[in-house]
Amino acid sequence: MSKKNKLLLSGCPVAFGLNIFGDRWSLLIIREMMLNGKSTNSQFQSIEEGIATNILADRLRHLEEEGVVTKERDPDNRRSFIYALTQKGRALAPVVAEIILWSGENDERPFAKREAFLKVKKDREAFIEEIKSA
Amino acid sequence: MSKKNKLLLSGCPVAFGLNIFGDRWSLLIIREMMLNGKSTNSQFQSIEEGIATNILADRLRHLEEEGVVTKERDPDNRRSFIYALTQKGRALAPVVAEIILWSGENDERPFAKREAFLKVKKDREAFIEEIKSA
DNA sequence: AAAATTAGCTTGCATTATGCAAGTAAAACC
DNA sequence: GGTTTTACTTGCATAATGCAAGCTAATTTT
Repeated sequence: MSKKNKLLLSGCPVAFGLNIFGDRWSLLIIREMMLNGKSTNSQFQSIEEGIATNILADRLRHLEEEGVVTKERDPDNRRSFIYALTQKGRALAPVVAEIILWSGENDERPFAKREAFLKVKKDREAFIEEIKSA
Repeated sequence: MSKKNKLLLSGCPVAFGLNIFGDRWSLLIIREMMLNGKSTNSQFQSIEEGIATNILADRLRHLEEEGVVTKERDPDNRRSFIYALTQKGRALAPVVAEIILWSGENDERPFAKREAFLKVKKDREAFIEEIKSA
Protein backbone atom coordinates (compact mmCIF):
# COMPACT_ATOMS: atom_id res chain seq x y z
CA MET A 1 0.00 0.00 0.00
CA SER A 2 2.70 2.46 -0.87
CA LYS A 3 0.75 4.07 -3.67
CA LYS A 4 -0.61 7.55 -3.31
CA ASN A 5 -3.54 7.08 -5.55
CA LYS A 6 -6.98 8.56 -5.68
CA LEU A 7 -8.37 6.38 -2.94
CA LEU A 8 -6.64 8.75 -0.56
CA LEU A 9 -8.49 11.72 -1.91
CA SER A 10 -11.98 10.37 -1.90
CA GLY A 11 -13.44 11.26 1.48
CA CYS A 12 -15.17 7.90 1.64
CA PRO A 13 -14.70 6.01 4.91
CA VAL A 14 -14.53 2.64 3.16
CA ALA A 15 -11.71 3.91 0.96
CA PHE A 16 -9.99 5.41 4.00
CA GLY A 17 -9.94 2.06 5.72
CA LEU A 18 -8.83 0.21 2.59
CA ASN A 19 -5.87 2.54 2.25
CA ILE A 20 -4.65 1.42 5.65
CA PHE A 21 -5.46 -2.29 5.76
CA GLY A 22 -7.02 -3.12 2.37
CA ASP A 23 -4.29 -5.24 0.92
CA ARG A 24 -3.42 -8.89 0.90
CA TRP A 25 -1.36 -8.89 4.09
CA SER A 26 -2.11 -6.17 6.59
CA LEU A 27 -5.17 -7.81 8.10
CA LEU A 28 -3.34 -11.13 8.34
CA ILE A 29 -0.60 -9.45 10.37
CA ILE A 30 -3.24 -7.85 12.54
CA ARG A 31 -4.96 -11.22 12.88
CA GLU A 32 -1.74 -12.74 14.16
CA MET A 33 -1.45 -10.03 16.79
CA MET A 34 -5.08 -10.30 17.84
CA LEU A 35 -5.58 -14.05 17.72
CA ASN A 36 -2.19 -15.66 18.04
CA GLY A 37 -0.23 -13.30 20.23
CA LYS A 38 2.53 -12.74 17.69
CA SER A 39 4.59 -9.61 18.03
CA THR A 40 7.96 -9.88 16.28
CA ASN A 41 9.15 -9.84 12.71
CA SER A 42 10.30 -13.45 12.87
CA GLN A 43 6.99 -14.56 14.34
CA PHE A 44 5.15 -12.85 11.48
CA GLN A 45 7.48 -14.52 9.01
CA SER A 46 6.16 -17.86 10.17
CA ILE A 47 2.53 -17.10 9.41
CA GLU A 48 0.95 -19.90 7.51
CA GLU A 49 0.19 -18.00 4.33
CA GLY A 50 3.86 -17.16 3.79
CA ILE A 51 4.67 -13.47 3.52
CA ALA A 52 7.89 -12.28 1.86
CA THR A 53 10.27 -10.49 4.21
CA ASN A 54 10.40 -7.29 2.17
CA ILE A 55 6.62 -7.08 2.02
CA LEU A 56 6.37 -7.78 5.73
CA ALA A 57 8.81 -4.98 6.49
CA ASP A 58 6.87 -2.64 4.23
CA ARG A 59 3.52 -3.46 5.83
CA LEU A 60 4.80 -3.15 9.37
CA ARG A 61 6.30 0.22 8.49
CA HIS A 62 3.03 1.32 6.93
CA LEU A 63 0.92 0.15 9.85
CA GLU A 64 3.27 1.96 12.19
CA GLU A 65 3.07 5.15 10.12
CA GLU A 66 -0.70 4.92 10.24
CA GLY A 67 -0.70 4.56 14.00
CA VAL A 68 -2.09 1.03 14.01
CA VAL A 69 0.95 -0.56 15.62
CA THR A 70 3.92 0.57 17.68
CA LYS A 71 7.47 -0.72 17.34
CA GLU A 72 9.77 -0.95 20.31
CA ARG A 73 12.98 -2.69 21.20
CA ASP A 74 12.50 -5.85 23.13
CA PRO A 75 14.23 -5.10 26.45
CA ASP A 76 15.00 -8.80 26.90
CA ASN A 77 16.56 -9.22 23.46
CA ARG A 78 17.85 -6.03 21.97
CA ARG A 79 18.19 -7.36 18.45
CA SER A 80 14.44 -7.91 18.35
CA PHE A 81 11.58 -5.45 18.09
CA ILE A 82 8.16 -5.87 19.57
CA TYR A 83 5.23 -4.75 17.50
CA ALA A 84 2.03 -4.06 19.41
CA LEU A 85 -1.41 -2.88 18.44
CA THR A 86 -2.30 0.63 19.46
CA GLN A 87 -5.75 1.55 20.66
CA LYS A 88 -6.49 2.45 17.05
CA GLY A 89 -5.28 -0.98 16.00
CA ARG A 90 -7.25 -2.82 18.65
CA ALA A 91 -10.30 -0.88 17.50
CA LEU A 92 -10.14 -2.99 14.35
CA ALA A 93 -11.36 -5.98 16.38
CA PRO A 94 -14.97 -5.56 15.19
CA VAL A 95 -13.84 -5.52 11.56
CA VAL A 96 -11.86 -8.71 12.06
CA ALA A 97 -14.75 -10.24 13.99
CA GLU A 98 -17.24 -9.55 11.19
CA ILE A 99 -14.90 -10.97 8.56
CA ILE A 100 -14.53 -14.11 10.67
CA LEU A 101 -18.30 -14.37 11.08
CA TRP A 102 -18.96 -13.91 7.38
CA SER A 103 -16.30 -16.39 6.36
CA GLY A 104 -17.40 -18.89 8.96
CA GLU A 105 -20.92 -18.80 7.54
CA ASN A 106 -19.71 -19.09 3.95
CA ASP A 107 -16.59 -21.24 3.94
CA GLU A 108 -17.62 -24.76 3.07
CA ARG A 109 -14.13 -26.10 2.50
CA PRO A 110 -13.42 -29.24 4.51
CA PHE A 111 -10.17 -27.80 5.86
CA ALA A 112 -11.75 -24.56 7.03
CA LYS A 113 -10.68 -23.77 10.57
CA ARG A 114 -13.74 -23.00 12.63
CA GLU A 115 -12.28 -22.31 16.04
CA ALA A 116 -12.16 -18.52 15.73
CA PHE A 117 -15.58 -18.47 14.09
CA LEU A 118 -17.18 -20.48 16.88
CA LYS A 119 -15.58 -18.25 19.47
CA VAL A 120 -16.80 -15.03 17.86
CA LYS A 121 -20.21 -16.49 17.16
CA LYS A 122 -20.61 -17.64 20.74
CA ASP A 123 -19.88 -14.21 22.17
CA ARG A 124 -18.93 -11.45 19.77
CA GLU A 125 -18.73 -8.81 22.50
CA ALA A 126 -16.45 -10.88 24.69
CA PHE A 127 -14.13 -11.51 21.75
CA ILE A 128 -13.91 -7.82 20.97
CA GLU A 129 -13.55 -6.81 24.59
CA GLU A 130 -10.74 -9.28 25.09
CA ILE A 131 -8.79 -7.66 22.28
CA LYS A 132 -9.62 -4.08 23.18
CA SER A 133 -8.53 -4.51 26.76
CA ALA A 134 -5.33 -6.36 25.87
CA MET B 1 -7.77 -11.41 -7.05
CA SER B 2 -7.05 -13.88 -9.80
CA LYS B 3 -4.05 -15.38 -8.04
CA LYS B 4 -4.17 -18.90 -6.72
CA ASN B 5 -1.79 -18.43 -3.89
CA LYS B 6 -1.44 -19.94 -0.47
CA LEU B 7 -4.09 -17.74 1.09
CA LEU B 8 -6.58 -20.09 -0.51
CA LEU B 9 -5.12 -23.06 1.25
CA SER B 10 -4.88 -21.73 4.76
CA GLY B 11 -8.15 -22.61 6.45
CA CYS B 12 -8.17 -19.24 8.18
CA PRO B 13 -11.45 -17.35 7.96
CA VAL B 14 -9.72 -13.99 7.66
CA ALA B 15 -7.73 -15.26 4.69
CA PHE B 16 -10.88 -16.76 3.20
CA GLY B 17 -12.60 -13.41 3.26
CA LEU B 18 -9.56 -11.58 1.94
CA ASN B 19 -9.43 -13.90 -1.05
CA ILE B 20 -12.89 -12.77 -2.02
CA PHE B 21 -12.93 -9.07 -1.21
CA GLY B 22 -9.46 -8.25 0.12
CA ASP B 23 -8.21 -6.11 -2.71
CA ARG B 24 -8.25 -2.45 -3.58
CA TRP B 25 -11.57 -2.46 -5.42
CA SER B 26 -14.02 -5.20 -4.49
CA LEU B 27 -15.31 -3.54 -1.34
CA LEU B 28 -15.67 -0.24 -3.16
CA ILE B 29 -17.88 -1.92 -5.74
CA ILE B 30 -19.87 -3.53 -2.94
CA ARG B 31 -20.08 -0.15 -1.21
CA GLU B 32 -21.59 1.37 -4.34
CA MET B 33 -24.23 -1.33 -4.43
CA MET B 34 -25.03 -1.07 -0.74
CA LEU B 35 -24.89 2.67 -0.26
CA ASN B 36 -25.43 4.27 -3.61
CA GLY B 37 -27.76 1.89 -5.41
CA LYS B 38 -25.43 1.35 -8.33
CA SER B 39 -25.91 -1.80 -10.37
CA THR B 40 -24.41 -1.53 -13.86
CA ASN B 41 -20.93 -1.56 -15.30
CA SER B 42 -21.20 2.05 -16.44
CA GLN B 43 -22.43 3.16 -13.03
CA PHE B 44 -19.44 1.48 -11.40
CA GLN B 45 -17.13 3.15 -13.89
CA SER B 46 -18.22 6.47 -12.49
CA ILE B 47 -17.18 5.72 -8.93
CA GLU B 48 -15.18 8.53 -7.50
CA GLU B 49 -11.94 6.63 -6.96
CA GLY B 50 -11.68 5.80 -10.67
CA ILE B 51 -11.47 2.11 -11.50
CA ALA B 52 -10.02 0.91 -14.82
CA THR B 53 -12.55 -0.89 -17.01
CA ASN B 54 -10.50 -4.08 -17.28
CA ILE B 55 -10.07 -4.29 -13.53
CA LEU B 56 -13.76 -3.59 -13.02
CA ALA B 57 -14.69 -6.41 -15.39
CA ASP B 58 -12.27 -8.73 -13.62
CA ARG B 59 -13.63 -7.91 -10.16
CA LEU B 60 -17.26 -8.22 -11.17
CA ARG B 61 -16.46 -11.60 -12.72
CA HIS B 62 -14.69 -12.70 -9.57
CA LEU B 63 -17.47 -11.52 -7.26
CA GLU B 64 -19.95 -13.34 -9.44
CA GLU B 65 -17.87 -16.52 -9.37
CA GLU B 66 -17.74 -16.29 -5.61
CA GLY B 67 -21.48 -15.93 -5.35
CA VAL B 68 -21.39 -12.40 -3.95
CA VAL B 69 -23.21 -10.82 -6.88
CA THR B 70 -25.50 -11.97 -9.68
CA LYS B 71 -25.38 -10.69 -13.26
CA GLU B 72 -28.54 -10.48 -15.32
CA ARG B 73 -29.65 -8.77 -18.48
CA ASP B 74 -31.54 -5.59 -17.89
CA PRO B 75 -34.95 -6.39 -19.37
CA ASP B 76 -35.48 -2.71 -20.13
CA ASN B 77 -32.14 -2.30 -21.93
CA ARG B 78 -30.75 -5.48 -23.31
CA ARG B 79 -27.26 -4.15 -23.89
CA SER B 80 -26.92 -3.55 -20.16
CA PHE B 81 -26.43 -5.98 -17.30
CA ILE B 82 -27.69 -5.55 -13.80
CA TYR B 83 -25.40 -6.65 -11.01
CA ALA B 84 -27.09 -7.33 -7.71
CA LEU B 85 -25.87 -8.50 -4.32
CA THR B 86 -26.81 -12.03 -3.37
CA GLN B 87 -27.78 -12.93 0.18
CA LYS B 88 -24.11 -13.81 0.64
CA GLY B 89 -23.17 -10.38 -0.65
CA ARG B 90 -25.67 -8.54 1.51
CA ALA B 91 -24.29 -10.48 4.47
CA LEU B 92 -21.17 -8.36 4.08
CA ALA B 93 -23.11 -5.38 5.43
CA PRO B 94 -21.67 -5.78 8.96
CA VAL B 95 -18.13 -5.84 7.56
CA VAL B 96 -18.78 -2.64 5.63
CA ALA B 97 -20.49 -1.11 8.64
CA GLU B 98 -17.53 -1.80 10.92
CA ILE B 99 -15.05 -0.38 8.40
CA ILE B 100 -17.18 2.76 8.19
CA LEU B 101 -17.32 3.03 11.98
CA TRP B 102 -13.58 2.56 12.38
CA SER B 103 -12.76 5.04 9.64
CA GLY B 104 -15.27 7.55 10.94
CA GLU B 105 -13.61 7.45 14.33
CA ASN B 106 -10.10 7.77 12.87
CA ASP B 107 -10.32 9.90 9.75
CA GLU B 108 -9.38 13.43 10.69
CA ARG B 109 -9.07 14.76 7.17
CA PRO B 110 -11.12 17.89 6.60
CA PHE B 111 -12.71 16.47 3.46
CA ALA B 112 -13.75 13.22 5.13
CA LYS B 113 -17.36 12.43 4.34
CA ARG B 114 -19.19 11.65 7.52
CA GLU B 115 -22.70 10.96 6.30
CA ALA B 116 -22.41 7.18 6.18
CA PHE B 117 -20.52 7.13 9.46
CA LEU B 118 -23.18 9.13 11.25
CA LYS B 119 -25.87 6.91 9.84
CA VAL B 120 -24.19 3.68 10.95
CA LYS B 121 -23.27 5.15 14.30
CA LYS B 122 -26.80 6.29 14.96
CA ASP B 123 -28.28 2.86 14.33
CA ARG B 124 -25.96 0.11 13.21
CA GLU B 125 -28.68 -2.53 13.22
CA ALA B 126 -31.03 -0.46 11.09
CA PHE B 127 -28.27 0.17 8.58
CA ILE B 128 -27.51 -3.54 8.29
CA GLU B 129 -31.14 -4.55 8.20
CA GLU B 130 -31.84 -2.07 5.44
CA ILE B 131 -29.18 -3.71 3.29
CA LYS B 132 -30.01 -7.28 4.18
CA SER B 133 -33.66 -6.84 3.34
CA ALA B 134 -33.01 -5.01 0.09
C1' DA C 1 37.73 -12.76 21.98
C1' DA C 2 36.76 -15.01 17.71
C1' DA C 3 33.33 -17.55 15.36
C1' DA C 4 28.74 -18.81 14.70
C1' DT C 5 23.96 -17.72 15.11
C1' DT C 6 19.83 -14.90 15.42
C1' DA C 7 16.85 -11.05 14.14
C1' DG C 8 15.43 -7.71 11.17
C1' DC C 9 15.84 -6.02 7.69
C1' DT C 10 17.55 -4.46 2.32
C1' DT C 11 18.71 -5.39 -2.49
C1' DG C 12 18.35 -7.17 -7.16
C1' DC C 13 15.73 -9.36 -10.18
C1' DA C 14 11.68 -12.19 -11.99
C1' DT C 15 6.79 -12.49 -12.02
C1' DT C 16 2.23 -10.78 -11.53
C1' DA C 17 -1.22 -7.18 -10.95
C1' DT C 18 -2.81 -2.75 -12.06
C1' DG C 19 -3.63 1.23 -14.92
C1' DC C 20 -4.40 3.56 -19.28
C1' DA C 21 -5.84 4.26 -24.01
C1' DA C 22 -7.73 2.37 -27.74
C1' DG C 23 -10.57 -0.94 -30.02
C1' DT C 24 -14.59 -4.31 -30.67
C1' DA C 25 -19.33 -6.16 -30.76
C1' DA C 26 -24.11 -6.07 -29.81
C1' DA C 27 -28.11 -3.42 -28.91
C1' DA C 28 -30.64 0.89 -29.29
C1' DC C 29 -31.67 5.27 -31.11
C1' DC C 30 -32.47 8.70 -34.83
C1' DG D 1 -28.35 3.01 -42.34
C1' DG D 2 -25.46 5.73 -39.39
C1' DT D 3 -24.56 7.16 -34.69
C1' DT D 4 -24.52 6.32 -29.86
C1' DT D 5 -24.60 3.50 -25.80
C1' DT D 6 -23.02 -0.41 -23.02
C1' DA D 7 -19.99 -3.70 -21.73
C1' DC D 8 -16.52 -5.27 -22.34
C1' DT D 9 -11.26 -6.87 -24.42
C1' DT D 10 -6.56 -5.97 -25.95
C1' DG D 11 -1.88 -4.20 -25.95
C1' DC D 12 1.31 -2.08 -23.64
C1' DA D 13 3.44 0.77 -19.66
C1' DT D 14 3.94 1.05 -14.75
C1' DA D 15 3.72 -0.62 -10.14
C1' DA D 16 3.32 -4.22 -6.65
C1' DT D 17 4.62 -8.64 -5.11
C1' DG D 18 7.48 -12.66 -4.49
C1' DC D 19 11.94 -14.93 -4.06
C1' DA D 20 16.70 -15.65 -2.96
C1' DA D 21 20.60 -13.74 -1.36
C1' DG D 22 23.09 -10.51 1.31
C1' DC D 23 23.96 -7.18 5.10
C1' DT D 24 24.36 -5.23 9.94
C1' DA D 25 23.87 -5.35 14.74
C1' DA D 26 23.10 -8.03 18.88
C1' DT D 27 23.74 -12.25 21.10
C1' DT D 28 25.43 -16.76 22.09
C1' DT D 29 28.88 -20.39 21.65
C1' DT D 30 33.42 -22.14 21.75
